[in-house]
Amino acid sequence: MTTLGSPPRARRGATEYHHGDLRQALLDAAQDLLISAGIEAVGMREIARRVGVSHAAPYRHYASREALLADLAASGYRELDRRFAHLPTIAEPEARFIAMAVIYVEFAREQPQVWRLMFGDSLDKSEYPHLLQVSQAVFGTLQQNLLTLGVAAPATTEALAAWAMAHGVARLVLDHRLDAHPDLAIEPRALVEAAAGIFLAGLRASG
Amino acid sequence: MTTLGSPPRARRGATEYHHGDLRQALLDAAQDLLISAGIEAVGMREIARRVGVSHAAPYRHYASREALLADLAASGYRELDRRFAHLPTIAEPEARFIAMAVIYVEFAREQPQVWRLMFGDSLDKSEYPHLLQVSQAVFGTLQQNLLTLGVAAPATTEALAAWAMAHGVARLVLDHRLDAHPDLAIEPRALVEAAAGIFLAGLRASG
DNA sequence: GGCTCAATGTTGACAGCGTCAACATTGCTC
DNA sequence: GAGCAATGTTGACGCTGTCAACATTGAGCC
Repeated sequence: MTTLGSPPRARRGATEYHHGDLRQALLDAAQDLLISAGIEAVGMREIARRVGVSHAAPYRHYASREALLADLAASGYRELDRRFAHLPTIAEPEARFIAMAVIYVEFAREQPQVWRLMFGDSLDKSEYPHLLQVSQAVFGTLQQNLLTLGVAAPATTEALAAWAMAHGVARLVLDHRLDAHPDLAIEPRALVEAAAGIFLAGLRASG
Repeated sequence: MTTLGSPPRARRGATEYHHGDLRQALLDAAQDLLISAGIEAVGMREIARRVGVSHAAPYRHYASREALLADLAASGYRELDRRFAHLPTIAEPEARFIAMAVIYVEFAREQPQVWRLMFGDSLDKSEYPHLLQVSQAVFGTLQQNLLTLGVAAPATTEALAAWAMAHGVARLVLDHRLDAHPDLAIEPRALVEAAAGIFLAGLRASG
């Protein structure tokens, strides 16, 4: 029976008993669950069930449910970073700034549950320093982008304000606050661009 | 023993068996718990325990834990409205706008857990229409405030952008993103004011 | 005043969860 | 091949939200 194939466990060193690469399998299952059913649905027992392993097996790889969620969030940050990667190819600074805001909000729209995990309060980020580190890398990219606009030197305040704006827009979109105003149908993308535009104009005027 | 006083139950119609005003007592206990220990700590059984009542008693007044949380959130919205109430006494439109943003963020700082409940994703707001209604009232105040600045007519986009900014600042503050930049110590209040200032300048320049 | 009924509170159960300890099985190293 | 560390399983504990069955009470009606 087990000599040929052994379908669900095709990794190196896989046995009936030992999975081979359980950690990654757990992470994959968790991500599926997160995307399809939300943060609350991501439970240790359910993940184990999906991978076809006993309910306590995940604890050999993750100390707690939160630790697993932290890993999921980290992979979300990496994905966001990836999307920012091509920004430098945009020559015009203002266009680049707006593009960054758009990417941020589009990411939130496409992966709402991942985004919620990354920036919501389901996760106590202070417990996972490497999360803070990755998120600060994202902020670094933003700040660097802002510097090319030629505004005031440290620009930390401005960068934070810019982040706040993009962040806020994403939240409004995810909370369906835009749907609540059918009088003037507002597309998320249009809102980001408008907000970023106002912000840029404000920077030039007051900076 | 029960003839005089009966300490914890001093409301109208209080008995050993019947509480008298359990609903309010539950709400009070829940609020205490929310403020002191966060959303996750607000549980039906724990609240019942604190009020000194059996674990299933709350279900006579709230259909579910979420329904109780929704009531808590609603009282948060009312409190925020209350803080906005004195805004009209500020004559200067721009000062009034900035004051509004400051109030918003200060509320988030003083009542972080309540704010998280109101604007986080612990609660599925679409299930509780009266919550959406109250939050739209808050937005209405913002929009009206913006109109006195004399910008473009519908102003819905601008109002949403303004909300996004204040909202985003509040989130950054609550997530301790400001603490992560000790190089330039940024006070939350200063950040709101700066952000609101940039926004206003942008409105004037581009509107 | 006593009867009835709805409102309110209690008890006990159920399934689910995260987590841990004790035990079983396997792969790696000397 | 023996021994050890890594990995997976089993079974338990206490906690949770929720429901059904039952007890107690207050209010309205005769």
